[in-house]
Amino acid sequence: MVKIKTIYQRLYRAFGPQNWWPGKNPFEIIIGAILTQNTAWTNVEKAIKNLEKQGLLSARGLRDVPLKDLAKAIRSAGYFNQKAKKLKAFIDFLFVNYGGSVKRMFKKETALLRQELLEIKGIGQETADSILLYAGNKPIFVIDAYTRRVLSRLQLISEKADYQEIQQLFTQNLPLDVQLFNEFHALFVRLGKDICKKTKPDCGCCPLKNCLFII
DNA sequence: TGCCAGGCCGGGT
DNA sequence: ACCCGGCATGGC
Repeated sequence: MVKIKTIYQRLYRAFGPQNWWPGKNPFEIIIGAILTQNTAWTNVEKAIKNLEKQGLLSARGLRDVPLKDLAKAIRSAGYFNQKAKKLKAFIDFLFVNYGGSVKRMFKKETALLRQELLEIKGIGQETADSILLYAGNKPIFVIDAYTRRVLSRLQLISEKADYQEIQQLFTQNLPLDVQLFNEFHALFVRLGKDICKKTKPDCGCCPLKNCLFII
């Protein structure tokens, strides 16, 4: 049985620091977290640059821009109609509850804030946790498809383990360290890019594709 | 060229 | 409680 901490150490040794989140301030990180849902980060970067160029990369900017214009501005991020609504939903939430201030938002007790975020249409568990960890610097572990795939391949979880269950595997076996959680999740994503999507551990392609032999 | 990317929602069984 | 289709651009 591989220990969680060991996985981290080996990933870190193999890939080094990943320098997440590639956003300047917490607000921008939140926007990125929503835009990157099921989308390549390179496409999101273009959308964020566009928002910045148009002076929309702020709470008031996003609040005041018409939905259609917003959708056009984030076109490159894909699902732009949906995501425009999601951004609006978050911004509404931010103004209604925290006067448009991310700083004020993160003063809320973390577990309660997580629940509030999950009530926003378009923010699910992974996005909420990404916001808490990468924008809010809260020790919340983010679970994504890559993490699932890797753990499942290592037979540390069943293929149909739910989000909470997987999350607990980390929070119960690691110190609640923001920097550790930050780096660990980023390393899973880094590894995930290299491994195949087959779920059988004996698919035979992994050693050739620079995947789990690292662990 | 088709497949997939740092998901989530809503409707159907 | 699961399962599935829809959402969409850009890169390899």
